Amino acid sequence: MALRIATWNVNSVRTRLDQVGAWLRAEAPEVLCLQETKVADELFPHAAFEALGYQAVISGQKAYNGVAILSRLPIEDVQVGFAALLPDDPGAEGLGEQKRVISASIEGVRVLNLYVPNGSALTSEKYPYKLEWLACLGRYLEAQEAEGEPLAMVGDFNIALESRDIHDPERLSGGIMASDPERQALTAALGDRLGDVFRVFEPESGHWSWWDYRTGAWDRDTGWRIDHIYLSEDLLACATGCVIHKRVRGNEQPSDHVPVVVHLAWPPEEAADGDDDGW
DNA sequence: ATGCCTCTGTCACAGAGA
Repeated sequence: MALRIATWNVNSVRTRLDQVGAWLRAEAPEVLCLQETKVADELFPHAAFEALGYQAVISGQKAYNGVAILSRLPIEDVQVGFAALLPDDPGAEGLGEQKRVISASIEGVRVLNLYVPNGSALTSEKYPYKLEWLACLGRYLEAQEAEGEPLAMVGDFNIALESRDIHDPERLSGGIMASDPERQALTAALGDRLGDVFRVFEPESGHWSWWDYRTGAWDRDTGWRIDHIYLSEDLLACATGCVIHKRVRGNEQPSDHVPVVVHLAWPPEEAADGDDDGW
């Protein structure tokens, strides 16, 4: 069986509804995680996705942020925010005001969809917020690991972890989305639990998931790779590919991000040693 | 380069994004 999990920061799900629909019809992944839906829950366009065979679970707010998981397969155990797994955490509750985290179990995989704060600038008060958020993510992942479920953590991370993830590392390293503190915070949160599946298949630079609207970045192909898919070891072993759907950035009125899709051979083949209780 | 473009909310811009 194939399980394809996609992530896409759509920069408004309502403005991009036709494009997302067209992409789902063409690609038909089992799961699509959206970020920056920018819509209150009561206005989310459920019907358009249901018509394409997708159920949506959502955590949105007016105008800003917002995440959703769309799935053709049954969705179980939906959690919103970090607080569900961190009931006594000093930071988790307050960080939940911005709708950036949703998770659910699909086909025995814990799918965690994140919209990591951008931070704006190193001098902004939003930058320490980003670092606090990443520290809380680390505590969340520690708690999630104790659950023992295979984990696929996807989303817009707003961080390029390495030089090869930026078109001009000499100029951009050290700035927002490429500073040492945020890179270290994400690396610490990952621990040895999770691996960036795109890098299993592609070691080279020049592969981007986001092109700035403002700088003519698409025309010059001056992008960043900030949309990531991190898998636990059991899922990494089942990954057969990871693809960035670059062409979508050339659409009319595009999002500034494009979809990233991981292909998994999942569930793994039953061991042929007679533990099949179906017989 | 304090910009560039795009989106939301609300109705001429302000604020946010990355």
